[in-house]
Amino acid sequence: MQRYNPKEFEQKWQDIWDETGVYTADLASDKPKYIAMSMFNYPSGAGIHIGHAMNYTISDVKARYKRQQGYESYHPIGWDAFGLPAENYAIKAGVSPQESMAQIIPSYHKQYKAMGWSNDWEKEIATHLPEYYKWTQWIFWKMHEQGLAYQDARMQWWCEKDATVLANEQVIDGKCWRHDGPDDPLVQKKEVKQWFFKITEYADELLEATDALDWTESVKLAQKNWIGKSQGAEIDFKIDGSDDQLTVFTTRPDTLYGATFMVVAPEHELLDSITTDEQRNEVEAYKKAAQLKSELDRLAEKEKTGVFTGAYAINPVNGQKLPIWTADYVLVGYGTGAIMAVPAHDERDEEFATKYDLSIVKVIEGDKLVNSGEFDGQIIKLAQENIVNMLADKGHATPKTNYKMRDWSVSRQRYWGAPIPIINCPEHGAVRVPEADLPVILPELDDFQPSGDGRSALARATDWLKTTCPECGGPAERETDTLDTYICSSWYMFRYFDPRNQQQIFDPEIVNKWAPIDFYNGGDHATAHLLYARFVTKFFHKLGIIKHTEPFKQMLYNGKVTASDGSAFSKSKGNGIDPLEIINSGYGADALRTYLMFAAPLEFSARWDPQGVPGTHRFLNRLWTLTQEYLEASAGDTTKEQDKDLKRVTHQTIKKMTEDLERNTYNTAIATAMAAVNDLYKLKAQALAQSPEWKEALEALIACVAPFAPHTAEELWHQLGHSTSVHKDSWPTYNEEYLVQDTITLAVQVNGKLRGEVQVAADADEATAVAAAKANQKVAGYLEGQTIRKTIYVPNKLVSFVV
RNA sequence: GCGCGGGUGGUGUAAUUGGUAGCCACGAGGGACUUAAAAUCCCUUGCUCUAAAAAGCGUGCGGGUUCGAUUCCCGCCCCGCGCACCA
Repeated sequence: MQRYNPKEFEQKWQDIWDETGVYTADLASDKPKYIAMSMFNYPSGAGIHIGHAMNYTISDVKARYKRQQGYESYHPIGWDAFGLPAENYAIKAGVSPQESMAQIIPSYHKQYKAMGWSNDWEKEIATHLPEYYKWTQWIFWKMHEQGLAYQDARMQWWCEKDATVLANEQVIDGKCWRHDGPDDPLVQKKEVKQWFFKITEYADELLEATDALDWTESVKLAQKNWIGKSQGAEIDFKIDGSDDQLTVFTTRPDTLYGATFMVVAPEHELLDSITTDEQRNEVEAYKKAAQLKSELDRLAEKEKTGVFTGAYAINPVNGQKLPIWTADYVLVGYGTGAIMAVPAHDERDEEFATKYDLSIVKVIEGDKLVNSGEFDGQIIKLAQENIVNMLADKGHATPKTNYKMRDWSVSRQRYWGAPIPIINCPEHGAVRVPEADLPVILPELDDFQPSGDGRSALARATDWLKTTCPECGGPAERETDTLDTYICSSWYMFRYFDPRNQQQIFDPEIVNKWAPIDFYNGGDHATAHLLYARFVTKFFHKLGIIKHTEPFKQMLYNGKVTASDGSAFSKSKGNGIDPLEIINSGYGADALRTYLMFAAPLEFSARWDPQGVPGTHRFLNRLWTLTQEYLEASAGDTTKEQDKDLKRVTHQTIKKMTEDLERNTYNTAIATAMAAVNDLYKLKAQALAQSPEWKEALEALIACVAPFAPHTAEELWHQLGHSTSVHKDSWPTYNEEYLVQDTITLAVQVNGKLRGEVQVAADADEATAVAAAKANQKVAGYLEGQTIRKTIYVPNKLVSFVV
């Protein structure tokens, strides 16, 4: 008998699948389509880790299941190749990102194949190739054309030594990642001109479409909070002794009479002009301090701070003079960057008022207004409208909807990204590169250090940089910013349907057939990536190149794999698990895949259990042994009684596993397969022959296990005599008639407590069941001398007596 | 602080509509095979009491609804994750 040794056949089948192209999707097929995919991968030198193994196996199982069910199933593959790590590596090691990617990506091919993932390699994409980023640039081009791309200044982290912008993750403990010695300076903040996409124009549309999505609920909620819609009003406060006015946003205009001071953010544009001379030094010092604080410092700060500006604002409802303060608990990026403070009804304002001894006026009691002039006694809700209307009539207020979400900052002062297709002309400003000239090719460099003038290394590629203005033909320079990599990943799912198209971003006809993505999963990016992808899809829809308005039909936000103690795996701890090591140690990819899908529900984080893979390996070994014994058994029939049991086990297993795969409860699907193997072992002990019933039982089980353990299933499938792959059109269907049992067990309760069990014929009626229950010796003991007040009968479940 | 999950054996978990709590697996114990070990196969395994049976207890805690609650309602405790001063 052959022993179960995955090393002997996993690689063999991977090669055969490659050669025969079983996983190549025919996008023109007449079959119903299905596309399952996981969020794509950033290829780093470290190779795949156990988290990748988890993520991609989830979508692979789904794609395989659907392929077996007869769908034209597509499990695409691509690389999110632009990004900071490759650039950092280039700066430190001097290896160009192009070169590292050319080495890293092929090594990923091997690793993905070793995992047994059913990717369609013919349609592979990579975001750093000109054939791809041409269309990333085109999206910017179209956004600009449609008035959805604009430039504005924003504060950025800045390293004085390199004279360059830093990303958040390049700031470590307040210092630049490359200059973190004791003598190195803290990072600064500097205003830098950036490109933005007007995602806020789509805020309502995105918000309203969220509820209907078949997505993990927590992600939908995170998106709604991220968009952060709130209704309120903007109210103008005149500044005492000046023509200026201070506009604030509030969701509680009903508390206007309780406003006792105003607060503006340290970055507020009016701060300098309203500050009085006496207060100027203090305000300047506070502004500087706020600017220097790292985000960590601000977070760590428990106590609120602030300084008085010396200025006063006039409350438009009652003419009261309110002192204007500046404090960093008011954020410049939200609302108008200024608030009216109502300490009686806002915790933060109260804390501030108490600390600085500012007055507190209560204006709400119960649900009614007090101390509010003509509005006294009004219900809160009504008063909100009335106060805004009254002020609006005088031109002091505007009803306003506010969003937490801000426009998408899409430019990066980086080399390793898609160049922004803009030419800066001294005459005509920022001019789009003519559409026909796309892509703007990223020039190859030797030195990837930032240029030293705040621009990326691209500023040194002088041949590339110097060009002519498309408008006037005069000398001009290319934009040296590159595009945020979130743009690359906001549209890649559609490129999968037409990856080699040179004429357009994709053929709308193919995309309209294949979109949306039927199944998408990942354990990250609950907001940014998923929201950007939705935004870009809606943009494409407006452009008329796609009929859908949402990219992902179903989205599963899966849990992570953690160390045995529940902590995250980390490089510094060196406690990572290498999937390839486990495969090569002899357990094979199938046991690893099956364990990952079995350990916990997909939405939960799964703790790594060193005994887990040996456990699933044992299960696959049992299935293997069973098949070998069947192959060695003699032809013939088994008893009618056994055939019935075989049929029942087989069809129950098919039913349960089909349902579980459909609703993404993979762990219980695998438990069902394990139970089936156990049942078949018991039946085997009675008799094993090459009967049609045994053949059906094994084939069905092997087909149902195939999504999880594709190599083992394929090997056994062929051993059973098939010449075509188990991975296409092999999913068995179940027949209800085999599920019924002759006798069933009913629970018998007395006063809600279980007192016995009785066997009755499956088709027994209520009277028979109740009689059988009463006849049970133990139950009779409890019923003796009692009056049965009520009898409850639940078919197939129980009989319950109330005495 | 706010929001979202979750709390079930020694452990990961299951229980799909309010109906026999603990499927499946890990671990543990026992047995078979073996010179031996590994592997494999079989059995036991929520707790208490017990030789066993029987009985009692048991899904974070306290109440409630119900013939019957892991499931529904009210109040509380704890853990994890996300966002973090959002006016």
